[in-house]
Amino acid sequence: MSLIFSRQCEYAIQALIYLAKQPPENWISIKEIAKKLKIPQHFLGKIMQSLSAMGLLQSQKGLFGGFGLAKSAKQIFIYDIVEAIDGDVYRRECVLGFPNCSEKSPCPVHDEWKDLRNGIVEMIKKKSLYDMSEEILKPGY
Amino acid sequence: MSLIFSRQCEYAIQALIYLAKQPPENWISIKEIAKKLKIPQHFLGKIMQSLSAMGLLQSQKGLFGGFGLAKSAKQIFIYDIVEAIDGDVYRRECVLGFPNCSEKSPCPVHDEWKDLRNGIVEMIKKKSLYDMSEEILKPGY
DNA sequence: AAAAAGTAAGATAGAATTGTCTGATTAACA
DNA sequence: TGTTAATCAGACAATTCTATCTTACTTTTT
Repeated sequence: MSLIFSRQCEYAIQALIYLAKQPPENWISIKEIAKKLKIPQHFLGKIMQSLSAMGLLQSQKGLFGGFGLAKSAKQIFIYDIVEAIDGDVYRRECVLGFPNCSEKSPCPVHDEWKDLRNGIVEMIKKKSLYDMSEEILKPGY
Repeated sequence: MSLIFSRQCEYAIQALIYLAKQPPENWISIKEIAKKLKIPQHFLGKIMQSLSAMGLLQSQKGLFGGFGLAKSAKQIFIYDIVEAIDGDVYRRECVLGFPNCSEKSPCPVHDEWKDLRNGIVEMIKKKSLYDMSEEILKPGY
């Protein structure tokens, strides 16, 4: 069971943080990212394609090609990545899975969960790639 | 992707809430619960077996048999159910999936996530089946 | 003793997620 | 122009999660 983000989503976030730490003019290959972050290479390839399609990445084919951020790292937030990969997760249904849970007939943890979820959403909407790349001081990521 | 709890876990919580609302001396059959809550019957059967094995439920075979809570509804908390079904989810690894994330080399959202996770854990450790069965006023669950 | 209604348990199927492999295409460079 | 190294794209395999089916066993009632 994924904790909050899917495996794909975790990989996407990790890869974009990696890109955010590189000089922006460089094309970075999937191979390099996969090796450094220990992510299955071809799986990452698919994820990067999705991120390109969603407008978060640019790509360059051919020799010395690779990927780069399509926007400034300050303009890309965790939320954008999650949305691109996992879709619209946080507007979704009841935590307890009750099919008819709503404001009018709330489930037993409706309000508590709303607060917690809002906290999560707020965090991932505020945290940018730039913030995160700055916070990683130690190499190895 | 599961939002927070696995499908199994959602079903387990729902079923236990249902039991908590019944007179405690009654045996309730899987069939009844599955029908009322619209849960796949045999899948629920397996889940109930797990919950029995973990000591949250009692069962009675044979005609007019069924399941009942093994403890008072006030003594069973969401956390217990999640632990029984999904295992030790909340002591688990990094939200971003970084394999070497720790207090010493935290990931970029380590502290923020710790607070959010603690909020979730606190909530599910505090919320009992009794609380939840009380809060469901409307029938249909 | 037999029938009925239930749990217990295992085998199996389906679906989603994750991961692997291969070939086509593209671009830079010698 | 050919080689090399990269993305792109599709097929496929493995794993995990979810769901179904079937059989065995247990208990109560008749």
